Amino acid sequence: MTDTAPRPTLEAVAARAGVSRATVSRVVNGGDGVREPLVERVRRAVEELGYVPNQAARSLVTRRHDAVAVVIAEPEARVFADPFFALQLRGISKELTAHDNQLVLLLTEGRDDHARVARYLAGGHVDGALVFSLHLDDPLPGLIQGAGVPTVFGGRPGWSDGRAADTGPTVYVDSDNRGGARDAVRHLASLGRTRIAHITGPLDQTSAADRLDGYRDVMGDTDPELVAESDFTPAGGERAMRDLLDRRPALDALFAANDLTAAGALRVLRERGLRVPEDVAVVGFDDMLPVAEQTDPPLTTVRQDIEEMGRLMARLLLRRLDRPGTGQGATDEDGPGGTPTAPDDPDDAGAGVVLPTTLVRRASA
Amino acid sequence: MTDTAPRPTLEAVAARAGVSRATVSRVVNGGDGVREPLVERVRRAVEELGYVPNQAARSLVTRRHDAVAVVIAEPEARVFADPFFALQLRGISKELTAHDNQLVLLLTEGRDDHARVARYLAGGHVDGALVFSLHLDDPLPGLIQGAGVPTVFGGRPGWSDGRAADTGPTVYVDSDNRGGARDAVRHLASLGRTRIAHITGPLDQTSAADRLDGYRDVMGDTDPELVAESDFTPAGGERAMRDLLDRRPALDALFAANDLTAAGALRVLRERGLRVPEDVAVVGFDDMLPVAEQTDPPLTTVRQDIEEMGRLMARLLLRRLDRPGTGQGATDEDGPGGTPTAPDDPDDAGAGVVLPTTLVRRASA
DNA sequence: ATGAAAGCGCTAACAG
DNA sequence: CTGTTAGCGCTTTCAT
Repeated sequence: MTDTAPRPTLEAVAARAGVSRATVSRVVNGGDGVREPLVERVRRAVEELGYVPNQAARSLVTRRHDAVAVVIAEPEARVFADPFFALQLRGISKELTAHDNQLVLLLTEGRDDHARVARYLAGGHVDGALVFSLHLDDPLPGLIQGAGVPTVFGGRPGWSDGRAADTGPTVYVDSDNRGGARDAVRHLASLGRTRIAHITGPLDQTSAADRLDGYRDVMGDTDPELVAESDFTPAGGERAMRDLLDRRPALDALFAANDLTAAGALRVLRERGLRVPEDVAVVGFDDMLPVAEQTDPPLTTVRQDIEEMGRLMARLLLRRLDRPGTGQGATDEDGPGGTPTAPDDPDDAGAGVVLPTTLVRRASA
Repeated sequence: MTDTAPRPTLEAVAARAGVSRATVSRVVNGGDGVREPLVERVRRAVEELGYVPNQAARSLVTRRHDAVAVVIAEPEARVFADPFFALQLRGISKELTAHDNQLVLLLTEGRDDHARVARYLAGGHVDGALVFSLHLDDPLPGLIQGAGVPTVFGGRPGWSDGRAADTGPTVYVDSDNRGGARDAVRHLASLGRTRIAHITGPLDQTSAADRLDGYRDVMGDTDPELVAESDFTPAGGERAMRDLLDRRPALDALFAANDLTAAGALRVLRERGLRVPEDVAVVGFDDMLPVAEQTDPPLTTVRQDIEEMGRLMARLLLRRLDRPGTGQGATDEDGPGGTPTAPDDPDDAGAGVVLPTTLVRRASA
C-alpha cells in the first residue's frame, strides 16, 4: 500500500507539538533545559508520529557516528575454525551496545582488502577502530594508524616501538601469554616432570612468541630439542608431537601452545601407546571449551577470558573517544616517565593492558 | 601537530580543479557525461587533496547507505562455541565487500535488545538486513519485518505463513536439512544397519525439526524409542546416547543431528565398549572440521556449505535493493501461481532458496 | 557538457 | 527557557 513511507522529520514533530525544531531537538537529545510541560508535549508528538532521528543528518553536523569499526585481518580460514573471534566480538558488541554505539565489521582477505579498509577508516565513517592483526609483518596496522582514527589493538602488536612515535601510544589489550605459559610449565614441573616439551604456535605471532618465552622462563636453556615449532592447528600438533617423540622418546610432559595443537598431540600420544597423563602429562592453552572438554582425556589448560578482552578493548576505545585529545596525533605528554602499563587496573588507559590467565585443571595433567 | 585534520570537501576539490561542485560530484560518482580533460583534472585534484566523500552528507540526500545489518539473535553462548556464524559472516562479508557495502553487526542478548534492534532498523541506518533467528517463538523476525526493511533470513523461519501476508514474501536461505538427513540415514541403511537411532537437535529450531523429518522419511514409523531429543551440544549428545543405549542396547547405527552431538555420543559408545563403526555406525551433520576430523574415529557426516549460504543471503538481499519495488510493502504480483522456490537455481530470488548438502565419508560409518 | 541553486534533516550558536 | 538562523557536504534538477 504505502509505497514510500515518508519518515517524519524534526519539522513534522515540531509542528505537531507546536514548538520549534530546536526544542524538539533538545528533547530528543536528553531534554535538558526544556520545561516539563513542553518536554511532555514533544514526547507525545514523537510517539504519535513514530519519529526516529535521521542519523545521517545528525552525523553531518556533529561529526560523530556512534559507530566503531572492528577490523579482523586474517587471510587464513583457520581463524574461523575456532570461536576466538566470535567470543571477542561478543564482548565488544556488549560493550558498544551498552554505550549506544554500532559495530561495523571489516573482514579482510589478504592485501587487496587493505586499501579498502584504510580508505574506509580514513573516510571518517566511524569514530574509532578495534583491530586484530596477528602477524608481525602485517602492513594493515600501520595503514590504520596512518588513517588518523583512534584505535585499540587486540593482542600486542608485533612491531618495534619506533613507528608509534608520531601517532601517539599504541593501545592494546592482550592476555598474559607469558605468565600463563609459566604457570602451565610450573604446574607440569610440580607434578615431578622434568623432560617437558613444548609445541609452539607460529612464532610470527606475539601470542605464540610470548608463550615460548614463558616456557623458557621456567625451563631455562634445557634441551632445545624439546621445542618444536608448529602452527596452532591439530594437524600441526600431530606432526610436531611425532617429531618430538622421535627425537626425545623419553619426554614426560608437553605444554602445547594452544588447545587445538594439544588435541592433535593427544592423538599421536595415544596412537603410540603412551598414556596421558601417566606417561606424558599434557597442558594446553586457551580453554576453548568445545575442544578442551572433548579431548580424551579432558585437557588441563590455561584459560584466558576472551570475551572480557573484547569488552575491555571497546571500553578503552570509547573512553578515548569521550575525551578527544587522547586521540590520534595529539601531543600527549603525560609527565615525566609516564606509566605505560598498569596490569592491576585493567581499566587504566595505559599503552597496553594485559589480562591475567588461570590454569584450569582437568585430567590430562 | 595538525590537531584537527580538516578533511577536504567537494568544494575544495572543485576550486582546485577550477570546476563546479556538480562536476566534481559527477566525476566522483562514475564520471559519465563529463569530458575527458575535465575528468582528468578533477581526478588529479582529488588525488592531490586526498579527498574522500563524506558518506553522511551523501546519505542525507540519496537515502542510501550502502550498508547492511546482520542480526544474530541468539541469547545462548553455545552459538559461539561453533564456527557456524563465523563462516556465514565470512561469506556475507565477501559478498558485501564485493559490492561496496558495509556490514553492521547487531548481536542480541535476549529480549532487552529486541527493541533496540528494531529501532535501529526502523531508523533507516541501513538499506537492508540479514537475519538469523533460530527459534520458533522468536519475536524478533516479526519486529524486523514490521520495521519495513528489506530482509533475507538465514535458515527457514519457523513461523506459519499467515503473518507474511502484508509484508511480502519471506525470503530465506537454508540448506537441505531434510534431504541431507535422508542421505545420512540411507547411507547407514546401505551399510546393512537396521536399528538406526537418531539424536535430534532442539526441535523448536527448523533445522533440527527438518533433520528429524528426513530421518522419518527413510525410517517410516519404526520404533519411536530409537529417537532421543537433545540440544546440539556434546553433553546433550552423551546424555541422549546413554538413554538410547539403555532403551535399545541392540541399536546398530546412529544419526546425530550435528557433529557436536555425535562427538558426545562417540564418547559414550567408547565408554560402553562399543566399537565404531563395527558395532555402531555413526553419522553426524555439519562437517564442522575441527570437530568432525578430530573425533575418534573421524566422523562421517553431512556437509553443508555454510560460507556459501552467507554469500547467497547477501547476494539475494543486494539484488532486492537494486531493484526497489521488490522490497517491503510493494504489491508484488508475479503472475498466476508464482514460482516460490527453484532449488535448482540458487540465485533465483524466490521466497526460499535451499542449498544442497553432501555426505562426507570418513571412518565412523 | 557544465554551472547555479535548492535542499536533504539536523544541531548549534545566538537572540530574545 | 525557547525560537531563529545558519550551515554541515553532498546530489540533483534546471538552466545555460
